[in-house]
Amino acid sequence: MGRMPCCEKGGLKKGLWTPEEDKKLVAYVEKHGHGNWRSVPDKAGLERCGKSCRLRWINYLKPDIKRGNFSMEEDHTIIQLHALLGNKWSIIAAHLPRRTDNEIKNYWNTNVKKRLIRMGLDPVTHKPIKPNTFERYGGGHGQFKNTINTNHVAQWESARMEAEARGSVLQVGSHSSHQPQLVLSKIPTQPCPSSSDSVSTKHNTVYNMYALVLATNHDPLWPVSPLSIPGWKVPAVSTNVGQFTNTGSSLSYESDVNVTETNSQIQKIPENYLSNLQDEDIMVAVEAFRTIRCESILELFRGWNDMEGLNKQSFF
DNA sequence: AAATTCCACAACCGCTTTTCT
DNA sequence: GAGAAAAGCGGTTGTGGAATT
Repeated sequence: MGRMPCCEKGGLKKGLWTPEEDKKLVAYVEKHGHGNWRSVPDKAGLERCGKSCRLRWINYLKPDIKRGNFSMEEDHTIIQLHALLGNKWSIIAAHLPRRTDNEIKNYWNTNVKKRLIRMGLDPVTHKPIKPNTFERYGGGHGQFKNTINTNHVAQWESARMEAEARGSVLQVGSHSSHQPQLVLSKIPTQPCPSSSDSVSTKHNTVYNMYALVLATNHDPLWPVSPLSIPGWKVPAVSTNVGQFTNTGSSLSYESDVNVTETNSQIQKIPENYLSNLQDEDIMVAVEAFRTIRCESILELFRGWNDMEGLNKQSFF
């Protein structure tokens, strides 16, 4: 693969940009638009490499960039998305209009990360800092040792481990009890013992995915449309941590903190929905989780809904 | 007042991914 | 389809101002 060498010509200027350089770059981009950054320095009269010009434009000069202090809402969004996605700054930035990934990354490294550490939380996993944390996951291997060994379970488990390692209940600032929280750590992990292997596998995969979506659906800053999940109803008011339960015949999620009457109902995942899922449907969704390339859970389910071969009749 | 440390943020670097030819 | 160029991404470093000693 070819690579764009940075500043391949010698003698190019580095370091902070001067107002004059900014003027030149802005004038050039306003006149010619951006793209083909390699040729920009020559055409704009700048002694910088194209890459440097591009970064300066994207991170600083672009007119719609929002600069300055992060609001509480933005702060919460960053923490929640980071708990779910890790250092996927560009994806996180996509959820914060007019903020750049670089700015969010800097904000994280200089502000949020330290705050989490002060709170006794691991900034990577968002869990309380303690030794041998990984051991509770069986070192990443043993959990399904004696259970079904199908590809999608393995893939899901890999994804779940990654997500679970990052997910936890977050409490931020003085308003923590009123803020949305992630509940990934509460996603059950054990296969359903009462079912046959194949059904159990499928159920647990979907179970976990539903749990993940439910968790994000309780976040007002992450407005996943209920319509993106067939047959699913989401409470109108945001809540906090809930409990997932498996009654044997259905999977449920119940919120119990700061919940109003209208949204305290137990939500049922339709049993026929689970049993009609095709393996390949699950595989595609699980792969999306595994790679964490989907822009958000919403994107994942959009793709899921669009897939051919999914028996959508069973949703209703 | 000078020196040192801390902090925030801009920018760079190296790598991967995507697009173009 | 292959290779090159461009764009994108995330980790890291450099810089300058503020705070502290």
